[in-house]
Amino acid sequence: MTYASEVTSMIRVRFAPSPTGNLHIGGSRTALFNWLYAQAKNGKFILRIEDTDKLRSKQEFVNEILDSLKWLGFNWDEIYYQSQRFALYKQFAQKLLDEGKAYTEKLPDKEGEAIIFKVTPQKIKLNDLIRGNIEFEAETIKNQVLIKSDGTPTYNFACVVDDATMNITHIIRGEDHISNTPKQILLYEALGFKVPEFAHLPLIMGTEGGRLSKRTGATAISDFRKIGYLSEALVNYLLLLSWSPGENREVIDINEAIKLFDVKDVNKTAAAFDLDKLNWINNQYLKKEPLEKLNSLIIPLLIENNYIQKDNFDKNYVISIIKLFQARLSTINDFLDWANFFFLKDIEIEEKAKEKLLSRDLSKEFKLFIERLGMLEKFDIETIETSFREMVKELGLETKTLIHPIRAALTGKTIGPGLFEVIYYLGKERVKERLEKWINKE
RNA sequence: GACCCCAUCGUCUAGUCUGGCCUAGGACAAGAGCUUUUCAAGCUCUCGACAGGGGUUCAAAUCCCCUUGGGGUCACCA
Repeated sequence: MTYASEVTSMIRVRFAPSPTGNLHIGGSRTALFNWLYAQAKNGKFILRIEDTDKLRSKQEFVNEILDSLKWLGFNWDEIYYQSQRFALYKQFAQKLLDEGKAYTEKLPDKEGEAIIFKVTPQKIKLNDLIRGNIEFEAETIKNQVLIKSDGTPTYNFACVVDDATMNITHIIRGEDHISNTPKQILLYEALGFKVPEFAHLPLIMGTEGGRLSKRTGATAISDFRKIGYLSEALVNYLLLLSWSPGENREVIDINEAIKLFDVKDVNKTAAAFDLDKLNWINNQYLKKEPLEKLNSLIIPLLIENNYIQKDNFDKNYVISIIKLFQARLSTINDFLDWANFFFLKDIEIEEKAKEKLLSRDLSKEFKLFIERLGMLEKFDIETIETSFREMVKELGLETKTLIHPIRAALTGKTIGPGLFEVIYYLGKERVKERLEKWINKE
């Protein structure tokens, strides 16, 4: 059943980034909640590029923002550029001028005339969807510039004209805009526009409190992508900042989130960006990721880093190695560091591995093990393990006193997959080579 | 400084609207252990919070007030 109200008032939300920088965590969360609300309510998600500042706005940032939004999966229904709407802003400013609600002013150091809105003293009430009633006193607000001397509109004015003419029903934006809201409400009323609903989202803070900085997570979304985060994981993490699906759920599919989401349920409290939790969520997704998709992400990386040659590599081998690491990866790029010994000829042995595992002279044991390996008829993980354990028993040693040093000599690391898998996938020759190299080094 | 917003484990949160089921639940991190082989995967366990003070009430994490603390905004930037 459909109700008349649903037919006549479709929900329209917007995300309005300014192309003066990359899309960051904060902006993408605002975009997410807008997009999510549109999906949840069967409404429209509008993208508006706020490029009125000709000096600071850059096409490359527009491209970066659009790419990031697409990568995150936030597809928009309509897109507008404020730089193409200057005539419209002028027209509405002129209207306020004609009605005596604004005046012009020329500053000595400026070329043209600015158009300025007269703020009349009054109480301004805002009923925020998340925060409830907020009251402001207009006395604390100065007269507002609408059109600057250079003919470009100010943020608050362009924003109101656009939100009204684009029929935006719900303005969902960061808490930093709360104090812009009374100014904007005054403009809506002066222009005779219907005031939309407002929902002010809490801000995302850095790990140590305070603003997000480069160190604390203000990394561009495109960088998270490069580092090797999955978009689904990043979106899932963002979802958990200031909102919760309830029932102790952490990992949640976006389609399920759409069913559960409502702006009204968003928290009022600011959340700190926590890279550890993002990594954990990314790992959860990486573990479940189909191998095919993982391959398509990792193989190009391997080629790029000269681990393998573009048209000349054993795909099945690469896939086997990927499987070995899949459950442990926090990011795709971890694979590069963790699995390098399977692809590179010369491996560097970490200092930690030398100190902890290779400080004792084990050349006798290493030589014996090379010999045993050479005699193996079958070369599979099980046979390697059996033979190794027999040898260790004969030598009267504990398994771990030999397992870890050998792995360290083969991989250069103190941690990694199981020894027998490592030996199997490295192959007899390379195992022999690396163990001998270590023996001779001593 | 003025105005505005916010306040549950170190962090993200459930519970707050509609007081009792909360000696406050989950997750990340941390610590301990298990996995006849590491851990950065898995399993088990531990640590750990209602900012403080007043009210209201038979009863308050939940409602009200104050204090404190954190954050935001005060541009011819967006």
